[in-house]
Amino acid sequence: MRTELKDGQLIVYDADIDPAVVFDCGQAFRFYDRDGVFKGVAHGKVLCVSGGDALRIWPVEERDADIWRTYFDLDLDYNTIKQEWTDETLVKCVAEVKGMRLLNQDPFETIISFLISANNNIKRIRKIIEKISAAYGEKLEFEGEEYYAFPTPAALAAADEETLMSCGAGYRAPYILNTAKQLEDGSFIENIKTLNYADAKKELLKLMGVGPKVADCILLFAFGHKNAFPKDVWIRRIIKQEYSEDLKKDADIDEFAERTFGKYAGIAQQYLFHYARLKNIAY
DNA sequence: ACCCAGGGTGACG
DNA sequence: CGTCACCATGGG
Repeated sequence: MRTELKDGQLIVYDADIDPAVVFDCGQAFRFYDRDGVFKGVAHGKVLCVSGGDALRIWPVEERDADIWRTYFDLDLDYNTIKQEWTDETLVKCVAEVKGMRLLNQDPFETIISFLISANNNIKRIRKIIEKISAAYGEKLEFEGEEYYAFPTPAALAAADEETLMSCGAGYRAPYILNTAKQLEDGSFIENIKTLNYADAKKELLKLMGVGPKVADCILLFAFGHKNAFPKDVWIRRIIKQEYSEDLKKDADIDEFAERTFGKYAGIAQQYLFHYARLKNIAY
């Protein structure tokens, strides 16, 4: 993918990446549409992203360019992956959902964010994460406006349950605290990076508030396991409607997903998920 | 007033 | 191994 860094702006030509899709598909929660430019905080920095013919990302310093290339998964050839998919339903979703791309996000932020996502909806997840960031994250200023970085593990580990409750975390507040404390020294996350999919999932399941679905989201969005296939209510609906009534058990769906979508089933999952939400598929 | 949302936990068979 | 009540919260 041809990229250029010019005047503090990282330009990705022929990117086929639509920020409106990328930031509204429930993988990242901290970017908002400001008159067509998506602004938010990632890796502790305020970032602006615009689509169109080319993807434009700013402000980008030269020494951070690789961080953002990785963040937007630019080293993976989505065109080839899409061309290899033959499943009729998936091809339909790909045609309708243009510009999808999976971000490679910070592990700690992703773990806490998807801990909050349990039995919750995307709009409210965003609100809760925003409040927690404002309460415990570093304040950043950009073009006269205030932004807040996602809290560091140490900052969240030192949080108190009442404040997290007042942020709207609800019954997840103790999970957030407990998990933040376990991740504080960084060794847990560093170890996960060395493990294969199955072992990494097994480890993540030890965290309080992390079950099979949340673990798969974390593995897919923060650890690059593109085969991870999170099974939420929307995915179960579209699978039931488009494929089979009998695919209910996680293991059965996983086997079906690998057989039907291949080793990038997680990317396929994101197309299916976004399509299902777009069409508001019901049971 | 009920139902739902990128579900998980703990108890009980 | 599977089932199930329960869990905070806000929007439809």
